[in-house]
Amino acid sequence: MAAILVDIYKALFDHFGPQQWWPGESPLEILVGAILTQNTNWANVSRAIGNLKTDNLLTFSALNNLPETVLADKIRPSGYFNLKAKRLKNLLALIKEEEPAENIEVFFRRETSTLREKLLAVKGIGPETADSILLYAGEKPVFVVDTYTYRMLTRHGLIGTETDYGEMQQLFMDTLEPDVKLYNEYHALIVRLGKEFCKKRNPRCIACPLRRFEPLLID
DNA sequence: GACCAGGCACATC
DNA sequence: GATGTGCATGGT
Repeated sequence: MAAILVDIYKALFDHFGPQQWWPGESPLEILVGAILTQNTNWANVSRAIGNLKTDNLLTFSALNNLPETVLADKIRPSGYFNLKAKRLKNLLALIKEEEPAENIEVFFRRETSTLREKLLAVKGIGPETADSILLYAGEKPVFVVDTYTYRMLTRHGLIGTETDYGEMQQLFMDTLEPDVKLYNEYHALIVRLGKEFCKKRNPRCIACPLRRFEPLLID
């Protein structure tokens, strides 16, 4: 397993090149994006973030002071907007509680496991969102797993279909050195692969850069 | 019109 | 503990 995960990374990087993630300019923008992208494509998230930028609302205090209903309306294009407005408020409340000065960089100075527990305790933040925030906003060496990771690993027969999030994460983290740049790029490459090849149905495996990694099990 | 997208919480059995 | 359902927009 160790060797194949490295080989897959190389194959993806050779094929796609660096992905330049996360597509966000500040830690705050990454936090917002991490919530908004839940079960939603990035184009819609981008529109929602654009709305916030246009109205100069992409600051901690502006978001914190904005009524939830108004926030929901701004992020409408990202879908699930009422739910996500609540989730954003929950996350901002955690940071405010931990860091009254609203300094996100200082918030991230805590130990990774402590931060992860605090994030997971926020209603609306599950493992993928927590880990995305830790890796991409906090620059902690935490491997992010998502549905594409699951599809890639199951379709190549590398894990069983019952494997859960934590087990997949352990696979990568037991194999690869804790390296923020590597984890960043690897996850981004898997998403890129997923967008282009590992569609839910109709996977275009013929042209997939991983086609040589057999066995290949099509669902 | 159906299906899909960088999840998560909660109800029910 | 497993399985199902609500949340919702915009592109293909």
